[in-house]
Amino acid sequence: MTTDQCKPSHNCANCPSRKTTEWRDLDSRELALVNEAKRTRVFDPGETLYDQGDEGRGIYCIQSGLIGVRRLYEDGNSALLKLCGGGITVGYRAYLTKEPHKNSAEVLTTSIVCFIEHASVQRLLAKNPQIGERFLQHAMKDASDAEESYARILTTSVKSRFFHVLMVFYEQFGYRDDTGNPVVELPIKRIELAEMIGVQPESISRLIRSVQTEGHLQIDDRFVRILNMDAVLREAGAII
Amino acid sequence: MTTDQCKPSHNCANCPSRKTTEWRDLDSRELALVNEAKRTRVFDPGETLYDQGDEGRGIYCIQSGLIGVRRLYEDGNSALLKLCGGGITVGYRAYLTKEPHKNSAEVLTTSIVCFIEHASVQRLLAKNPQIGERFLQHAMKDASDAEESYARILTTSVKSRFFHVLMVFYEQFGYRDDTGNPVVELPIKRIELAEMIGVQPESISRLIRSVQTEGHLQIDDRFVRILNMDAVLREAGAII
DNA sequence: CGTCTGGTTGATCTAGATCAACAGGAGTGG
DNA sequence: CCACTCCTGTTGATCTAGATCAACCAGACG
Repeated sequence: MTTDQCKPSHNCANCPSRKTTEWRDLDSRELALVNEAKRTRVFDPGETLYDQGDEGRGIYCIQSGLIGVRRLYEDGNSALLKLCGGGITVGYRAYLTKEPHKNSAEVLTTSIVCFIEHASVQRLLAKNPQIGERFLQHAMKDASDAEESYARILTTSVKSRFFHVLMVFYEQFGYRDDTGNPVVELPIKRIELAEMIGVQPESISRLIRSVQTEGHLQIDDRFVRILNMDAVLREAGAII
Repeated sequence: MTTDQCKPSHNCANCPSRKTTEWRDLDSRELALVNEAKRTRVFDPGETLYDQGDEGRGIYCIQSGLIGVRRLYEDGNSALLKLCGGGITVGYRAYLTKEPHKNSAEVLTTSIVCFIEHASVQRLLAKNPQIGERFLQHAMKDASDAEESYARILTTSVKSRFFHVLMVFYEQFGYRDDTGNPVVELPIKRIELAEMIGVQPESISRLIRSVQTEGHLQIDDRFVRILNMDAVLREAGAII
């Protein structure tokens, strides 16, 4: 994490994450409106941006950090549906459908998040129809991602799902070490990994031990060194 | 199935399913455009409206029947992601994202489907911004449904998932028999049920046998009589 | 220093997969 | 008409992936 990710940018115009948000193609005058409307806050791990059942009071624009989107069940069970990092907006759906939040958004690592409340989003939507189009694209991506996860868990093994989330993390956080080997630092702890894959933490431990003996990768705490990318990709299981 | 669902309505204005589609709030002049642009066809079981990997050439508006949305994997595995009936449009996402279809849409029971190609949708979208809003709402509902399914499979047992799809079917196709008992006719065969729940067909057989001994419901071929709705709802597992 | 959380390991149990057999239609062709 | 195959569904026997329960260790933190 670089230092500029740790102190909040107080101006959207300079925000390093803006280019992937719904505001990416606003002109400077419109952007000034967002900038004025937003409230920026630093959130600590364990805090929630909103809770399941809350009303959608506006949208949350992640500047940096990591947010986990979680669904809770009556029986105390919970599923970690996805992770969202800088440049992603969350909570827009409850706001746009006028229904209560169906998920909670929990801060996993210290995060800087801007909140833009109801009325301001409304004004921006009315002013610039392109924003509506952006939300449409975002919703369709969410639908597509959720279907993908769903299809995977319906058809594939725990091991294959593990390799798949590994590849997703690699795309986002991966780099090459000094010997040219692909490396990822896992952004979440084992328990959360288990919740994403839909198994118990013990199974993650055993899985990690067993895949290491196969030699395709090497895991030390949160650092994963991928020794045989082809094998990992093959095991992650591609879609036709 | 009533007889009027079996012969295609050739005019959108009279289509019994229109009120839930994206065209629900068009005026008669705009509706005439849809009506002119659409091509209606009867599809037999086994046919597909589009296949995974195909380009999105337009959108499919189901007048009646049942369509299964399916995801295929390289290894021959497949998942039945959801079922869509009359009044639902499918295939709109590939068209709006300009990406190839990520799923296939397979006809499960003889269906009447209207196809509206690319250019016409484009013209309608440009003319009436409300249609864009409808697609946004549709996409958000898809995302929400897929997340719900995903969360369920991550956290709950096969039995609970079975009861849940039963309840979904009941909402859509359920009625009361002459003694006032709630009844559903399962719209799909066992194999497809298995694909929806993510198990092997044998497990569905055994599951059905075992839940009957508990006495909460009674299953004869495709007819399910729910004897204890509270128990079934409880087992289906509610969200907080 | 004790306490708490996160992670690992072992022993055991079980839900569901897998493999195999078979029964009832539905269709097809003689 | 029967003989044939194909397909769906059911059941039995067995196997296994992952859950569960329990113990333990290491580091963080009051």
